[in-house]
Amino acid sequence: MARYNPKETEPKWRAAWAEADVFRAADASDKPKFYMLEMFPYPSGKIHVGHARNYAMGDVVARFKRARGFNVLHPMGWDAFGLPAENAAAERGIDPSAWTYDNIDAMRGELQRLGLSIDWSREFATCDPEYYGQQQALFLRLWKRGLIYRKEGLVNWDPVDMTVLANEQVIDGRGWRSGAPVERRKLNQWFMRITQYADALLEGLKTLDRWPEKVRLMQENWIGKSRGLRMNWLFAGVAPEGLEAGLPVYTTRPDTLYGASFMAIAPEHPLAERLAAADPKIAAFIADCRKGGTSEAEIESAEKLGFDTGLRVVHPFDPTWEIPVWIANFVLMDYGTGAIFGCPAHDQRDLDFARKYGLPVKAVVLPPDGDAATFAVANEAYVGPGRVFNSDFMDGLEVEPAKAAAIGRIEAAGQGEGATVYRLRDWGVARQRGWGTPIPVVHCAACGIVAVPEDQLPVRLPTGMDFSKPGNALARHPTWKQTTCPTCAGPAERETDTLDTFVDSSWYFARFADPHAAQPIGPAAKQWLPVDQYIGGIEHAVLHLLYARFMTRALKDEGLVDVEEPFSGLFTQGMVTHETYRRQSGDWVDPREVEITTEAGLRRAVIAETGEQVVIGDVEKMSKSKRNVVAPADIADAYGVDAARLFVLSDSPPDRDVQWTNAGVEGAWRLINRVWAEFDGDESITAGDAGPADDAAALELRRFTHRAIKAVEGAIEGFRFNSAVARFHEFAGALRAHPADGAGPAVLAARREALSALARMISPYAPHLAEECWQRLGETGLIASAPWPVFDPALTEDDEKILPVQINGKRRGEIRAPAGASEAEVEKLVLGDAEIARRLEGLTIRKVIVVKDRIVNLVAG
RNA sequence: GCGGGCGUGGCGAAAUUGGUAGACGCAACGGACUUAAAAUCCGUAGGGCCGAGAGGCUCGUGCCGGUUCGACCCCGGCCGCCCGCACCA
Repeated sequence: MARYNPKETEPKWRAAWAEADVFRAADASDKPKFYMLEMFPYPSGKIHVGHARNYAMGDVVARFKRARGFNVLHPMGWDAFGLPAENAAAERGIDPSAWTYDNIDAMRGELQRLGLSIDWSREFATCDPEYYGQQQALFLRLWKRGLIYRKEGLVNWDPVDMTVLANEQVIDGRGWRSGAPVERRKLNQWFMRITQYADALLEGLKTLDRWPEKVRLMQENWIGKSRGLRMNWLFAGVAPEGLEAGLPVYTTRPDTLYGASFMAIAPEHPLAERLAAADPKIAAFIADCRKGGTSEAEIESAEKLGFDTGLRVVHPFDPTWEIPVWIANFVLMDYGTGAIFGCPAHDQRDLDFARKYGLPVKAVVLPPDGDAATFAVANEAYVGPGRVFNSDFMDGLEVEPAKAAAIGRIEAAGQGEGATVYRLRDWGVARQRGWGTPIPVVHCAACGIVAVPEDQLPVRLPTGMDFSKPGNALARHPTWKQTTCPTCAGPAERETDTLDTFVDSSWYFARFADPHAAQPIGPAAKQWLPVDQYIGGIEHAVLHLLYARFMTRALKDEGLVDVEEPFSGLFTQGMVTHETYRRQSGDWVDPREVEITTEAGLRRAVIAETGEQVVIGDVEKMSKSKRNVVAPADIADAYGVDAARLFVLSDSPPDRDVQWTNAGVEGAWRLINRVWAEFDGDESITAGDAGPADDAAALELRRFTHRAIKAVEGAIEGFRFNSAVARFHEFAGALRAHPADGAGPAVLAARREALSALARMISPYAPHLAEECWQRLGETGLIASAPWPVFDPALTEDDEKILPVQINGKRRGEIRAPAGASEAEVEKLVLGDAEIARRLEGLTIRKVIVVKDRIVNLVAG
């Protein structure tokens, strides 16, 4: 009996799968479809075990569904545009395209080595001209549809990457890639009208019952729907030019209108800018406001700043009441109307501002236990429920009815209307980068901005871009942008901005369904969409996942897809972490160089070669900078990829982080050998089919087998891969307890049934091992296309149950009872039990609770 | 500040969702095999107390309380950690 040899078996079976082409998804099939997708990787150059875990999960589901009779689509591709390629190009003077495709080749090899059941015939990279050309066609269609527009506006500018960022890409006031504090700049920008779908995207979340609650909540908060009142405040005296109809203001608290104390407009508000042009003091104040950062800490500590413009507006309910208009640094231009009315008594920010500048504070909502005669707000605004007072027609109303009353009054007066406002803003999609999808338009002095005709697509990126200097390499290419206008044939310039890479990933799943179609989304897309199960990281909760939802709706309106939601099931997997090691000098040390020893229960780490002691640091997400990255290739040589796959799926539930340890991989490796030993060591293995369970030992094993099938099935469906792996360990133990040596025909038959089931169940996890086992069973086909084992429900239950017996909730013994025994039968058995009777001496039974087939509790005193 | 999640042995965790808490794995310890080691196999193991022993008693799922015959699970209140959003009117 030899040890299992993955070096030999794994390449052999991968070749067999490729030869039989077993993972090709059939566009025409009688079987129900199942589209399994993991977020496609950025081709950084190397696969690490975090990737391996992500794809192993998807592969378990894909292989399981295939065995359950589904026509499975499980594709793979590359999210291939992006900055790392430009950085590599800058550092090494090579072409970003060459760098990217080299990485793709390397990573494809590593992924294939993992034995993933992927239909490689559908592979593409987003930097393939065939892909981005179709994306350009999509861009033009959405532009024509009015879903893409150009406007000058304030944008987030990353000063390190030297490009614009979408709001979703600004984390904590910093660029999501560079980490540099983001600046506000006024630029002409291309936007996607995601706000047109704000309500649809919000409502759609309710249908996504196979999405994590957390992600739905994050998107809900990001969309940020609020209901309130949009109204115009008329100016006292002469209104500034253009504001004759009044100053538009949005509020969610119209019930507090009688508590109004001041108006405040954002420093970027057009009125503020106009005033600044005429008054240097205002201009200086606005400049001051811009200085403050936007990070959390800076906002927290930022002082409220205001400047009284001298303008006055009139209260809508009292024409004699004039209210000052201030410019205030805490008012945001891009939410609501960029102007607010301040009610200090019931809003903390307004209160802070009012206290600082000595503005009136008038309470208009009385807390339930408050006294109208004495209630006053000091330094804490009252934002709770209560009855409105000091408010004329609203007096005595609760907050909600008061809001309705105020909106009604304003609407009747024609001064405004009830309104819904979203926090979501349009998606700025242009990037000032050379390595991305060129926006397919030209700028013509005579015709303006003109679409490149579809038959001239793709607008290809040039070769020979210069990335040695910061900024947009495409824009400074010597000849690329010079072209002629498609309309007037006069000289024109190409747009040099490229599309945000999140545009690339917002529709790739639809392209996989028909990857070679001559149009962006081919006819087969209708058959495959939506993705039935999507797996990826939580970090995309409001980036990629929101953009893809938006794009799907836009494509549906364009008639290209049938579905409104791209991903009917979503699973967000945890990270793979690893201990970190540092020299005394502080340098990080690669885990491969470290040897761990345990002395007197204390773990020590030394560098294997030199014996130098290193400090064991925190367990952290694998990252290049901390050098704690483990590559699957490192362990594939020693243990094979099946061991790696099994390990990353064992121990921790898949949505939680898992710590990579060598000991853990060895545990998986032991399992593989124990399983293999049961196959390899059984000489009778090909003897015949499962016979009748004609003896007790055989029946025991059969029951174990059928229960295991049921359990593993449930574990995979419920994304509890770790529980399934535990079951494999137990299965190996059960087989060891029923060895083939010296066994009778019934046990041998039961073993044969068990081994067949085990091979098929472990196949999604350790597919190479499973093939080897399958062959050993004498099967001629591939296990990759074998059906899932079917359990017999009768064999998942025992004839006899052991019921714990509690007295007053404490376990005091147990009885054996036939399965399904009635309460009366069980009670009789319990009362007839000598041990229980002894325990009950001197006590009177008050009540007997029998839970069928589970437990008995006697209440006695 | 707002929203959400989590808290179980030395460690990763499990518990069919109210019914024997700690399956399975890792690390540890004891034994077998071996000249020896590795590998492999068998076994032990939540804490405390009692007992020579078989075994028994008792406490135990962050803390306090509640509901229930029965609570890791449901309810209320704390504590701690993690994540997301945030001057959003």
